[in-house]
Amino acid sequence: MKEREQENVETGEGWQPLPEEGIEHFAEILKALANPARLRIVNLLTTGERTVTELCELSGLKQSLVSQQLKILRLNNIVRYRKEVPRSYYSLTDQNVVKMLRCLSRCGELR
Amino acid sequence: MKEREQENVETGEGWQPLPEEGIEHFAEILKALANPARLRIVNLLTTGERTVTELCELSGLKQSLVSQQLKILRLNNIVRYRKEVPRSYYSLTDQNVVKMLRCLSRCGELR
DNA sequence: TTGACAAATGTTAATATTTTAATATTATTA
DNA sequence: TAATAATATTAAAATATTAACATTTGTCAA
Repeated sequence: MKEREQENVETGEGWQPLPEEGIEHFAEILKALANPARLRIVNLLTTGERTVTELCELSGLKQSLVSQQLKILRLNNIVRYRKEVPRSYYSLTDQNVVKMLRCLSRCGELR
Repeated sequence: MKEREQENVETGEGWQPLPEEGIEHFAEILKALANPARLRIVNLLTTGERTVTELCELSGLKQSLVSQQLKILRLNNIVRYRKEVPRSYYSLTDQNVVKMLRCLSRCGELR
């Protein structure tokens, strides 16, 4: 690994608490992820772009529910999509979400 | 930084989606964090142990609300506490939560 | 024009969360 | 014993979320 240009998530270095003005916003993002249906969808998208139909099949969730939840994820800028008629292809907006899930999956494993 | 014993959050390497059996559990943890009051509290605890009174003062939240939210955080193993009469000292259970917040704070900043 | 596919939207009842206010607990001290 | 300090609990009203269902939109092909 080459020299870091920025602080590393892995080390504890350089941590500063979230700014107070950001708290409400960050809580919103967490809320968008904090639902089993939406987390399933996001989890599926960590491996790449998917259509709504694929997300339905892979998650076992009803189509209307998937669309509904994708809308919430879109409004929170967690996913984006491109329309290629007749399908919509959804993907993650940025990879920091994947990193978050990685930390999440480790949460409590040391206990 | 010495050789990694484990996958690094910072790189995209070695990612595997969360296991389906874990989704509900992980969503619960996210839900515990996905509230402005609780996120404020957790954010304060990232810099070290605090008493309930300190958390009230620093966050500006009512005492009963802080106690209530600490209970939820405790039930989700996000915080723990030690009682040293007459105070309760709360701290984070594990540092992966800090890493999560770090990723969260970067979320969307590249957009 | 009709049907079919892919996706999005609107509505709703059930359920859950949030926050406040009041009160309880527990140990210490006057 | 009474008062106080620190924290916890309970109850309740207001609000928000969830997931299901039905419907709709848009596009293409027969």
